[in-house]
Amino acid sequence: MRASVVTIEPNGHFCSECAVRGLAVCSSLDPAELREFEHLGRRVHFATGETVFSEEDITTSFYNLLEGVMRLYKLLPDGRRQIVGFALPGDFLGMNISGRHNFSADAIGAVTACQFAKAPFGRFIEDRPHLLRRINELAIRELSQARDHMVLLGRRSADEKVATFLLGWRERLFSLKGSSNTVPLPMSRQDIADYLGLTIETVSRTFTKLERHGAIAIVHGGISLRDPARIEALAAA
Amino acid sequence: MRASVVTIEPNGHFCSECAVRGLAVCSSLDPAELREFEHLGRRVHFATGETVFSEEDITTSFYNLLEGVMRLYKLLPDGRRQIVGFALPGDFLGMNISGRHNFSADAIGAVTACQFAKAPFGRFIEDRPHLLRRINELAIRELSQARDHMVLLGRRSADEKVATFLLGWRERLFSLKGSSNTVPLPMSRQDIADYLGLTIETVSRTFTKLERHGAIAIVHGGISLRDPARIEALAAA
DNA sequence: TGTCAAATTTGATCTGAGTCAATCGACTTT
DNA sequence: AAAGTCGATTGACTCAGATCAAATTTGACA
Repeated sequence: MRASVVTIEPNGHFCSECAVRGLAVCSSLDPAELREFEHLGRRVHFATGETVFSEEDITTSFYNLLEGVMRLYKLLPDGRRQIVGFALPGDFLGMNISGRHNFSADAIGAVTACQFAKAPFGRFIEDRPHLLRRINELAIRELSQARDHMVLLGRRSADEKVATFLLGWRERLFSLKGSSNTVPLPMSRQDIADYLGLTIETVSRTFTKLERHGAIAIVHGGISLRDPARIEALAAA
Repeated sequence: MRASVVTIEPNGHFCSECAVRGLAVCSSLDPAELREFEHLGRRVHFATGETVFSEEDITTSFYNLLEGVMRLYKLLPDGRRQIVGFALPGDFLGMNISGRHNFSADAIGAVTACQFAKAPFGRFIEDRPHLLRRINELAIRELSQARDHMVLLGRRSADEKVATFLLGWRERLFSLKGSSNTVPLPMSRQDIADYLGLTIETVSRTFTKLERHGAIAIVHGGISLRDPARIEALAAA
């Protein structure tokens, strides 16, 4: 799956055929702009566990996630970690005002992204307010998600956290791959714990408890919702 | 303190003389634009405890906070509350993509704000990309603060939460009113608890403990930092 | 198929923060 | 100045989730 196809595009690909066209920042561009945009980004790959950028790194690039899942996190000096989000295809990463990334990002499984050098991308936006509007829209949506997550971290019990996570993750995958009662979980228990502000043991015990009560089944690589209404009741509480 | 001064401005005031000019969204406007902008907003007042807007309300206005402090919060169905932030002069409130507010806001003490009707404000932005860029900048800054707060809520102890809060609040007031080791706290203990994901009792006990250890003094209407280095050590941990 | 190493689950115990219940002040109101 | 109110503090006790410590399962690879 290395870059291999030779085309006239520096990207090696056409934006017009892109899987996340319609979801991502580029949904705001018309066909003519899109052809120009194609020359701005290049397709990059990251292997499982590879770090795309680290907190405090000077921002040199922005990324548009095309395939795979990434974990976005912050570390405390003593190593405690808080995952501030998981990125999925269509997500746009790297915006900040300090010139430095304010969180770290690494690949969970193989990842493909569209990489843009900061300066030319900035220039491209300059005279395209609709692209800026699109970026603003994505930022505002993320802000809303961040506030929801604060409520979860500050005010919900372990059971509620886990139930809310399962439904939220299913919902996000739904808009990409369609509905299913089986929720694939590509991230580890440690990742889930660090996202929910819990320990790995509590996450594991909560899954086990929900399974004993017949609400879910723990399947290979994910969770199957056996009694979605029950999980929804827990998440709503 | 009701609206009283009569001038030719619908606002009753001049943006060019505004206290938050330079801090707020309007910092991106040139003098000519500013005069036009003046006709867009009107000055509104809110009394202590008054609600400016509620979560799920349809967004009809945006607000630029001029004076006072507001609490921004979300409620769970059973009444648990998470304060997602405190707003200070210069903060811009009401942006969302759903057309509904995604949190509630009410006044802590008397508040003055500049209110903009959604539609005309949207039209004003339309052909002024620099204003859009400014709004985007504010959103991205807030997003960064939101992520920092997630770390606090998910991964820090009560002591660390309280210490981090005191320093962060002092820092925000610093950019408005200059430095001081006495940190005014206009919000109640309940507000602080709901901001930090703690109970009122834990906040109170933590203040008392810090005071016993000589790190702070609990003064009327706020906290005096007696040993800032100690508080900083706690917050850094 | 067997051997590690890592991830996950499970169990026993501990503890930080929550809960419940009085006080204690600081302001109002009378 | 007495009474009432509301927020803040303090104390006693509890408990949800953390910590510590094994098992157990899973996956990679020889």
